[in-house]
Amino acid sequence: MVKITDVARHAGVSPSTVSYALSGKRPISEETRQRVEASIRELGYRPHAGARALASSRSNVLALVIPLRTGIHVPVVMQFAVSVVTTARRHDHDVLLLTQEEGEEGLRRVADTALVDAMIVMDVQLDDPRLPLLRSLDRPSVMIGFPAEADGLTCIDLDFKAAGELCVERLAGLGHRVVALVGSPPEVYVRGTAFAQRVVQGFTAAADRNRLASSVHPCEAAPGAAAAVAEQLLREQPALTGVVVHNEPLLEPLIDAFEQLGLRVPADLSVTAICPDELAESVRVPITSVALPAAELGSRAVELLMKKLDGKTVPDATLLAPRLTERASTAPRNAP
Amino acid sequence: MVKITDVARHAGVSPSTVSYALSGKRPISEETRQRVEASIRELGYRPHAGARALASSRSNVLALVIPLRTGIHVPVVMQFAVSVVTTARRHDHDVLLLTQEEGEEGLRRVADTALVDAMIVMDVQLDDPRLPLLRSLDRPSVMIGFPAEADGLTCIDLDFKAAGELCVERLAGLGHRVVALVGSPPEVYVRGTAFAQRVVQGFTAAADRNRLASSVHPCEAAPGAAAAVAEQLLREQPALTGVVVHNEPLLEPLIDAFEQLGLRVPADLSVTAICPDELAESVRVPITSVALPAAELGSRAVELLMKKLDGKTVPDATLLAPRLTERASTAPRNAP
DNA sequence: GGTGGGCGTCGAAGCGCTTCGATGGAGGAA
DNA sequence: TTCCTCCATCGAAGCGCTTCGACGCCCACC
Repeated sequence: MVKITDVARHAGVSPSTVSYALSGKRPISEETRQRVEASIRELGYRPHAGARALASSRSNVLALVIPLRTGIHVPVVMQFAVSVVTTARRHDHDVLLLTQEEGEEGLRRVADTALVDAMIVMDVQLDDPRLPLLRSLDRPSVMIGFPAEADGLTCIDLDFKAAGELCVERLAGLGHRVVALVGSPPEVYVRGTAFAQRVVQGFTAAADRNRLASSVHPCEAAPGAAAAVAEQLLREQPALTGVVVHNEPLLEPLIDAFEQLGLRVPADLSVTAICPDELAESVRVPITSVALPAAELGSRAVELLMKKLDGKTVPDATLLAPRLTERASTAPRNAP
Repeated sequence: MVKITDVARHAGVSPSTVSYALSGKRPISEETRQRVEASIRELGYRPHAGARALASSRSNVLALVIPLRTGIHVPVVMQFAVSVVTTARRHDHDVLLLTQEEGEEGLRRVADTALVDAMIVMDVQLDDPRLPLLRSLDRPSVMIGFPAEADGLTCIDLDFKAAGELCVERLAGLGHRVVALVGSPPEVYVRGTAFAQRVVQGFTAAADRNRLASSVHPCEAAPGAAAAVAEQLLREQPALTGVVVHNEPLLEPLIDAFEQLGLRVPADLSVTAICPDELAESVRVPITSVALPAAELGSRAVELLMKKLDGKTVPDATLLAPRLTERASTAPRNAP
């Protein structure tokens, strides 16, 4: 193994000079740096990660905790993870993969052993048990999602309230006057992933603002429930022409159910959804939708961590603006 | 930060004794170990990963390179990754995530900086450019998949030949006499992921052994191709009653196409496939299939690496036996 | 011409751990 | 009793790097 002393000897300087040439933490003359760099290339020198971590108390590794719970869309998690790795590399960091399964103990372990400098935690719940831990650790972290009480923590997520609003605004813009939200299963609102509630808030706010008649329906995620929901919606709001769906598994069956009831999408009924793009595109009638911007979320999370590691302060909360992709499921009211 | 000298002082022993009590590399009296362990708990001691890595030249971290190419089924990759992490943790190791994108440079970097002790490489191609690199690095690795020339490397994968055979044997056992294989796109066979060819070999061998009439059809993965393929199959083999599909995107459309042509599955035509379980289950007629055992592959790969790190020798090639899951798409020939 | 101040470089200490050789004491064999 | 062995423990060296204080040199300024 070639070490820093070898490089130093080869370049005719001291080891500390090599170190400074590499890190730039002290001025080194242009000429010397050239010589050092040449020696490094020639000898194929690579600093030993462990030695570096020990001496500098920086490992240049981030931890990423990925969720395993069912109901989480796997491709989105993957997209996020890849984006985190890619962005971390741009900042000369690597990524250690932890599973939710290992839980708090895993986080504590990698933090306390100084294996990682900072961590990213996905799938945060309102009353997430990891909150006190993250607060107590001496390393910075970023959470994907918002807990109920985020004091002293840094969070980032899609702005689900704005997403709900955006869906409604789009429908309103197309002339629809009576709209409904088909939401997530009731237990989701209870159990506490905040985003579901935020969608409802946004939906309601935008509907009121536009003076639309509106209703909200939490729904089981079982495809079998679709027919009943569709029927109920039409019974309660016979003039319904716009629907927002925030319930992935129900999306496709719901479209089918509406058509069974004689409503054509989008001619008679416009549908928007908050769901991954792939799902929106794979439905028979491609759905106008707002997607979770997983890649952007990942890279923004890393950027936040890097700033924190640099000792800069960052906003406690970051909300990403939703973007709506127009597809075939929306049309002006009373279109042919 | 509490360090080993703190523990030593607290327990009234020397630092080396603490180290030995922890690693078990030298005998320590029961009484002393108890005392050391108590001190560790009381002080909340955690050995510094960097220091440990530096002194022992073992980082206890594995690298996992995940593929990004399209056409790779994301949930399977995820399953694999989770299994690797879980198994690595059981062996007191962590997992560093690398993307294919970083390529050879990434592997070389983490190996040369001693950031990882060993690595797992997924999605290996016949002429994978990483082969010479893996051979030249001083750290052990395991590859998922078989390249053309695997000398000196350790590989593991599903036994695709046996998988092809198993599908045919099942059909033969049900009395089918005329079978066809709908394979992957032609370029896959050319470009060189060995497994596609292995399936063909297994299919053909088993068909011959059972004296079945058989044919092989590489197919585009576009759903639109299904109708043409189905028609062609029936034209060329009018007595066809058994089909093996090794082409994920084509599976569902193909079933539809056969039914369009008046063949009921499984009454008139039995279908088996090599594909992820979720896909097999999501088709209208659930498909009897052989799945890629991602979780087992992951944990076996880690076990192999651990053995290599212990200096033990392991087999160059490990083939996992396929398992066929019976579903609704197969029936005895001439069943009602 | 003397002096103060950078700039560029060096030397040494030390990060926290593992490991090797040494050591002391207990126990068994002669 | 004496000597040898073996077990449990200790002390010190060193893993490869970063970092801090020190130092010499050159230039500018008076």
